[in-house]
Amino acid sequence: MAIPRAAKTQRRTRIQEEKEELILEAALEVFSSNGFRGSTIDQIAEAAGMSKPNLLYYFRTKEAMHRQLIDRVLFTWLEPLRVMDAEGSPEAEIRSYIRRKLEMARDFPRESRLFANEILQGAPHIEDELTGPLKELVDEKAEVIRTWAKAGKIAECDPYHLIFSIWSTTQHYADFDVQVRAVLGRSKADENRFENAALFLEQLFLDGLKLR
Amino acid sequence: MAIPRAAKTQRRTRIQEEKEELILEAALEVFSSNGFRGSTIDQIAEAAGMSKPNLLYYFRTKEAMHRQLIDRVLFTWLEPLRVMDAEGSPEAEIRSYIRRKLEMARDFPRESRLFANEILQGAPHIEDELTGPLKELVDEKAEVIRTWAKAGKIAECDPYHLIFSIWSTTQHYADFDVQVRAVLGRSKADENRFENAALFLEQLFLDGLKLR
DNA sequence: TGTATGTTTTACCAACCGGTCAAATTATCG
DNA sequence: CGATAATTTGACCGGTTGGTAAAACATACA
Repeated sequence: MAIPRAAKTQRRTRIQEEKEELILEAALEVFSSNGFRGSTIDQIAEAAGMSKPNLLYYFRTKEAMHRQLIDRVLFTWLEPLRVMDAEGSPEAEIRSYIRRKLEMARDFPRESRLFANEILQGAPHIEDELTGPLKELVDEKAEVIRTWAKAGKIAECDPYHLIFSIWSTTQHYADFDVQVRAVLGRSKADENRFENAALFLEQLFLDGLKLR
Repeated sequence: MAIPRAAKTQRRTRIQEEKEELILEAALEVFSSNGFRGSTIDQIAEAAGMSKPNLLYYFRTKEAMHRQLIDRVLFTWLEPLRVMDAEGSPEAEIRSYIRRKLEMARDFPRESRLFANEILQGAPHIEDELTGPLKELVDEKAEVIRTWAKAGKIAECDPYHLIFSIWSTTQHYADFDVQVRAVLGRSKADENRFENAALFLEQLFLDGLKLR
């Protein structure tokens, strides 16, 4: 007898692992470019090359897929902030934080847009994660930044708004990609937009924080 | 005999003008918090206090409402950039540009989110506006900034990325409001987030551009 | 007041969408 | 091989959604 859902089996099959990955990849593609409500299970199923009921054999509901994607993204998305080291030099730490975030915007734009979509609509599925783990991590790193400022290693500034501004400027290149490219047009400026952004942002933040 | 659609009449009635405004207000509310596909005509009709067929008497389709809203927002959204004055002092111009954009994020968050939603999903309805009027305006102002830099009034920097960074940092407080508030928690820092953001961003950009 | 025009409502429809069911097919393993 | 469990599919269902038809109702004005 077939067990109702793959999730109920004790050990996941090789097929299960492969298909779930396939589905999540397809779901990321679809969700990130159409939003949650704008995406249909049929679209995801087609992108994953399988029938709708087959997809629903692996994920009970549309929400389940979305949920798993969001959880995953939220975790990896915070990695650059997590590795910011209180013991390191402020200049190097902030510079590499910006660089890492910008690389993520370049290499994982779908993940960024998925997250942006969720927040834009009021984060209906992840309020707890925001006020819980996210807030805790930011509080911790804000304290690090504040310590740097107190020690005179960096200009006095509101650490929370500093973090917000790094988030927003870097993610802009993923979330608002269409706009950025429309404005830059077909040009070298467009092709090199990530390098140019890196140079500009480095200058902006390092000078803005009187780090050099 | 009733004319099929209000739009076909030669002069718009007083009632038409009032109702269309009422509908657009309701549509803004609904679209900005649910996205285009996430919003239903019924929701908008209810928010506007009328029946669905009645609403459809004023706007033929859901797209028509959305379209008109987007056009409107796109225009007013660029006003702060439009008034940036090549003859003014760079410090005052940039400072007031930031302030104006931040005020718009505070006072018109729904408009900001409507626009963000549209861009996030690839701007399917407004690609022409982006590569046309928007690009032209940005090109013009980028030239102004470049002139300031050449004259040594402001640090050398890529003017396009400067504009992007002002857009992203300010709009962040509207588009990512939920996240900002979750991180700041229930506190004075949350209540005063716009003043604090203004102070921080002013410092960041003025020092980052060696303007003081 | 009567008539033409403008506005609103009730009832409705076809397409879509998330999800189920039962049966068919395939993989796994003793 | 044979049996059992895992996977896949086609048919289907009930609720939602964008939009229509037609008639009732309101308004303006000669």
